[in-house]
Amino acid sequence: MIDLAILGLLKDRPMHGYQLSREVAEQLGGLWRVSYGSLYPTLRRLEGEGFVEATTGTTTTGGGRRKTVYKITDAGEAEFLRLLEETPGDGQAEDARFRVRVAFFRYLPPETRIRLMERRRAGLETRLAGVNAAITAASADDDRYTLALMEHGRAATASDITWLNELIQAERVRTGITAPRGERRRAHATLKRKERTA
Amino acid sequence: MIDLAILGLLKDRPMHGYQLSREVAEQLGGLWRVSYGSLYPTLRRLEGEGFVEATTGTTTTGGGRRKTVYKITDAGEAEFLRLLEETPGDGQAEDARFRVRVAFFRYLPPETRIRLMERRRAGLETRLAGVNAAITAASADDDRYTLALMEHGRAATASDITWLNELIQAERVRTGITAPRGERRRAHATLKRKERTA
DNA sequence: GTTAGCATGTAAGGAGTTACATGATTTT
DNA sequence: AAAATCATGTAACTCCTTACATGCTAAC
Repeated sequence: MIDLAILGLLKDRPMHGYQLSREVAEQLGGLWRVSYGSLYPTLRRLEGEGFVEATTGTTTTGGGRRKTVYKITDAGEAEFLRLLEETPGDGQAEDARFRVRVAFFRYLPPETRIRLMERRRAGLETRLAGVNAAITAASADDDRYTLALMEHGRAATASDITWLNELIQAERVRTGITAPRGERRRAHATLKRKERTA
Repeated sequence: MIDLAILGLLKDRPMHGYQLSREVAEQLGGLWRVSYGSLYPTLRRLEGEGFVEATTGTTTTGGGRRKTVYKITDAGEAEFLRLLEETPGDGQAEDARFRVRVAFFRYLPPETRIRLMERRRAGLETRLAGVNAAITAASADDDRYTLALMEHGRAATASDITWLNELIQAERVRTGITAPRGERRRAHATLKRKERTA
């Protein structure tokens, strides 16, 4: 994940480590911050792998503070796209990772964005089914907090799915990529459920 | 986190590893599943630390399948409470960990539950402030997906805070623990915001 | 009789954090 | 001149996953 974030930020413009750490927090809206203990070693590793180039430039003012500015290479650009397009998993690690992906969606063609969002939605729907099964299985005299936890998990997952549906829909409208028949029905059903809840 | 989950489940009744892995998924509504690769080694470690006792009992039917049933010890009960009451951090690791905590809230007195929920809320409010700052800082011509990501992060965090407020409020009503003056004002403001949105 | 589910484990490693250490520069 | 922030780094460690390996038992 950190590789993806670093390469994605360096694709925009060259930066040094400290700058990267703040840009990560900013671009993700403070939802993730890299620790220096992983940032600097990773930059070294990426340099060794040929994905970034280090230019130890000193600032123009006098002695200047030591800054190692990193710049993405062609191989780095390729690696970035590979990591970004990579088919997502469906564990909890993907929760955070998907956010990083979305932050760099601008570098992907609409079709790929849609594919990734649909894959993510599938993972969330599996999770939702699991939560629903657990809720159904739970008896009414189960612990108050256990029930609250499940219900909140259900709501949060459903909300994520709705969010994805809206993004997918918006992307389709913009680009004129129509959904396959099966998908179209599903999108319609989701819309109707939303109308009922509202 | 896995220690907390294992000890919490064994507090209810003795179990073997495979059973534990399914109970974790069930009690958390499929929001987390332990892998065997961490489950079995952890059980061994907890046994070595004296927090659980293994009774390698065979089933009564014939030769029977080999099952190692674990039972929590007194030291384990103490460790469980220590882990559960532990003041939560505010990183992303706490997102998952807090869910596990809530799943075992029934073992805590109301005051401690409230303390933990308020601590968690404080962490989420810090996060919310960060997201809001990022949204304010973002220019309108910023990337569509970056903005969508921030807005979704804001909504999700706000929703989590509302959820906690409701749980805290319900706990206070049940137990008659009144909120301190400052808190009471805040709860009121939150209620008003909810009314506006509804 | 073979597929699915029960049951336990190991080895290797991935992905990060915390705490520490150092020093320059800017702000108050 | 003290405090805050900029800037880079290391060592040790936490915590969990993936992939593999094994064998038993129930159901179809």
